[in-house]
Amino acid sequence: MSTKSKRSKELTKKQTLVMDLLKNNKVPLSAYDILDKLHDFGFRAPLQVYRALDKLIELGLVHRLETLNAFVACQHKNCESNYKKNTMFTICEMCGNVHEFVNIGLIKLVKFLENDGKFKTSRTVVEFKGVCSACTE
Amino acid sequence: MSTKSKRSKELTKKQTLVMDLLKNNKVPLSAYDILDKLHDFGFRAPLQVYRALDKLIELGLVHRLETLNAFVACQHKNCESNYKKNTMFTICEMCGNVHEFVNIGLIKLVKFLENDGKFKTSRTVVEFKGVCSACTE
DNA sequence: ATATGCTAGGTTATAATATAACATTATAAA
DNA sequence: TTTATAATGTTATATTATAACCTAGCATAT
Repeated sequence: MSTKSKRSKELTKKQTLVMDLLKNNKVPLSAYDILDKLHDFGFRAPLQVYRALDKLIELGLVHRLETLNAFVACQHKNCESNYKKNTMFTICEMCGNVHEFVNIGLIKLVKFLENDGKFKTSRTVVEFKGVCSACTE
Repeated sequence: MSTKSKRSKELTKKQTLVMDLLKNNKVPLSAYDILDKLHDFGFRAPLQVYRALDKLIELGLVHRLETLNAFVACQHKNCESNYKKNTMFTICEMCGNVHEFVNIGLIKLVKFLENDGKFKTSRTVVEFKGVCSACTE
């Protein structure tokens, strides 16, 4: 594999900056949080952030949390495989922590709906809002 | 029951206007869609819409679709009972139609997480994006 | 080499969604 | 009637996201 074709599969500088920032944050960041934090690294406009995020999401490296309008690094390996689009999240409303997991029941439900001719799912959004065990104690 | 105490359980004029509009629309409406359509009925600012929506959502009569930033009338009776906060939606990305349903697996998963001490869920958000049967044919 | 197409990046402006803050009015209950 | 609560009105502003247009870098077919 040539240097050039290899490079095409690597993240760009901007994408890497966003990815690293998200990996180092336990709690989700909004696009504008990211813009602020990376201002000194060349991010000057929202679009620069959104473009990097779009790519990272497409690659399954980052997930968007719809109830927060915010973004987190993927927390497990599965997201690069089949279940990339069927992960679930618990979101603690006290500490902000997010936990990502996969549940076979969700996959089965998606398959059932499709086999039954009811609905062909391309993406699932599953977010549980509440309080995590650490904050309950 | 007096007229007054009865009234306290009824919707106000503004709430009724929003509720009726949503009931007459198969597809979800954004807050600003609602503002436009109800302008001639006294809605002049976004807050007037959001306040009516907040109340209707609290009553379980309307649901917010997080992936669309839009709102739909509840499609079944269950939402006034226990499962009010555990409904699921399929959202057709071709025709915009939304179908609301309840799935026992979701309820069980929420209970499992809570009994296991992992997470105490107060609200679930479950949205399946894809293509409905009518649009597949 | 150069022409072509594709992906990424830069910049400005603006669209779309949602809430803050504060004043006023209506209603329910004591 | 007074008091508390819920609803309403209004202006301004915060937050989130995309449009439109332009430039640069790189891959590869000719």
